[in-house]
Amino acid sequence: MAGNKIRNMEEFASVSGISRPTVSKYFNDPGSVRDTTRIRIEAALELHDYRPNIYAMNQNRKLTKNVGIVVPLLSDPYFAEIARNLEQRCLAAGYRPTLFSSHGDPALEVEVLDTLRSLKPAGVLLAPLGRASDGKALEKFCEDVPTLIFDSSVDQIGLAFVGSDNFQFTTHITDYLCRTGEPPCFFEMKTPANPNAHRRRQSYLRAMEAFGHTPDVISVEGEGWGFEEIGLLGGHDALKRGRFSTNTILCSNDRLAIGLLTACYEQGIRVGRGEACLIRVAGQDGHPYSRYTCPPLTTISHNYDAVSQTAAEALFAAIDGQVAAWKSTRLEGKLILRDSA
Amino acid sequence: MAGNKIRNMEEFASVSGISRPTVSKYFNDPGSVRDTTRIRIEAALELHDYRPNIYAMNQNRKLTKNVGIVVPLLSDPYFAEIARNLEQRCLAAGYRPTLFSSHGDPALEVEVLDTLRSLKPAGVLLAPLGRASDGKALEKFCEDVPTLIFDSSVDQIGLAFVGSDNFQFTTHITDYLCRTGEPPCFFEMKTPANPNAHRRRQSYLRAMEAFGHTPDVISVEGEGWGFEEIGLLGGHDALKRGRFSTNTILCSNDRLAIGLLTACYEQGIRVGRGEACLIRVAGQDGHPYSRYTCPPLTTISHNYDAVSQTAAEALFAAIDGQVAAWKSTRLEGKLILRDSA
DNA sequence: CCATTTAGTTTACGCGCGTAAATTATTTGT
DNA sequence: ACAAATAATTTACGCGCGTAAACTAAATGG
Repeated sequence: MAGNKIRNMEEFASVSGISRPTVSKYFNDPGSVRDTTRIRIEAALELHDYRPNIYAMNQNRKLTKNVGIVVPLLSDPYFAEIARNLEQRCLAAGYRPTLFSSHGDPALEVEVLDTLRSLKPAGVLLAPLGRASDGKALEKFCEDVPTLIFDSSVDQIGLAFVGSDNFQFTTHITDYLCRTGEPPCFFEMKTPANPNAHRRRQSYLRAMEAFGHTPDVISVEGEGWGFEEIGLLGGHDALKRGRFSTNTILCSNDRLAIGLLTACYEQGIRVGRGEACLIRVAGQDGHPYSRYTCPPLTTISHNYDAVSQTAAEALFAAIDGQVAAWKSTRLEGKLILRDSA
Repeated sequence: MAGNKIRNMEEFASVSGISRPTVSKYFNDPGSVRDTTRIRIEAALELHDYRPNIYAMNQNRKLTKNVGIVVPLLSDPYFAEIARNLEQRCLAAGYRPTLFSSHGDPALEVEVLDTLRSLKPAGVLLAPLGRASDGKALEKFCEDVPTLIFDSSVDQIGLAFVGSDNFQFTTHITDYLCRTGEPPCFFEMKTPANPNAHRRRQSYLRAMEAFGHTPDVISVEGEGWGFEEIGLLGGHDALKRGRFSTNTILCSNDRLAIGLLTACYEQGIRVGRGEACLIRVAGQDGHPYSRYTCPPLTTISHNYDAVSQTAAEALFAAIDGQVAAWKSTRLEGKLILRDSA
């Protein structure tokens, strides 16, 4: 820990009694040296707390240990949570994760990828903005850097795709809502940023048809990533106009539902399953805050752990040279029953 | 953009018709070269899209352009928002920001600082975990790296402190609550992670005394950073036991209030200013989600922009060599009146 | 125990850039 | 237009480490 200050690997090698090339090998992969020497190095490490200069390290290495994690919007707790999950898996696997957010801006997304490229990362875990993304830029990036796409799929880009099964999500929760009350209307943004939203609308339509009900899609105005605000304004508008044809509303995502619940509250409309309740509201995503809405939100939740694990492991396998054909993995969600529906 | 691939600065210098040392100067500070040469370099940059190898760059530079941004918990939208704000100010000032989260874990905070040290950043914007932080480690880090502390202050560490004026926060909103109805009880965690919470309790006590009312502090159990859950469980418990001595509850922070509102809802207690409402609830922080609670939460909001700007500018000034004595800047909050109180 | 495998050492070079010193070219002021 | 000031060029070295080659030491196995 304490001890004299070590300036470089040369000096550290000499105080540890091991040659520099061997020490270098150790830092690249502690398992690549004999146990006895590894112990000697680690003993010296205890005494002198030396850390290799990462800039000098990465300059010559063909592949760094860096892994980029890119999400569309870090201030969305859903992405924050999945980013945290991925980050810890990278650390556990011996990589150095770096977090980036596109902040909902396609130009920023391209800038992030440019920055990332200059970091020469071993791999990247990328959740694209979606519809607004610069497709060409994404594609080119994926050609240069081993990239795993998650959350929202864009063509057959990168090593593979891992996300949730939006068809299962919407079908499952639509089924639940139909079995327990009036069939749901579908509440969504008119021009959603995310391709998952389109899948959800489609599977709502299909599911309603399959169950023998008439679908009703309410598409509200609003651009960008301020979903709660869009749900609030669109909710107010739709409620005033009596746009909902049944007493049950399935929202395209939880953030929209959070805004809609606020609109309902502000109009004095009681939401929930009880006798006194006028309408039921359900969301989709299993947003970290969905437990704390009023009433708590019935939703269908991503399997955060499984998505992160599948994504991280697929990337690590690719980095380790295990070639595999492009593959799309879509994991099922779990219904979370609360008071709102 | 397109064109032959440039391998290094040498090659780029030759295609741009400028010597390498001058090109190097340009990349360190585009303003340090004559206008005519800057234009020639930038013209070549358009044609060949070359970017200097950041590893080679940072290896020899005494000071990198990196700036670390560390927050206690990135999945808290309050920190996510302020981190985003700081990040953009760093970019605008020509720095390369990197985001880190301690994820509420003191050991991780130390690890983050260790990682950061090896990045040789020009400066760091650090929001410590607070009470749980390893004070010695923080102090040592601040000695080695120019660090500006924000949000939550720990001794007189680093270059300076920038945060919100918790005394003004609580005094102001307590005053508002007293003037508009019954004086508030104070709802808080028993062992808050953050020193700001202590200041808020103290100023609640002082304010109540000054206004001639009897204070009532309800401290609920709960460890860690899951404030909504703590507010929910503690709220349920306190409501059942009739722990609140008045009909007005001031929460130590918005996340706690979000949980308390859910508890109220689940017990069928109507919250707000209206006739039919039994209690009033107010928060503190101006949390991004406070607009969407039911009812929307009356709170006193951080001046996000001013805090970020003051913090960033103080750091940049210090990096530029402008020495200044340690200083604590605490900015006032703005009351946001909504329906909850 | 010796032959074979495996791991460590020595030596040496290069990566891409920062940077300093001495020199030459260009701009500026009057 | 000419001297002074400023900027660019040339040359050269070093940063800290990756990595390859040739060699030597240590572990392994029958």
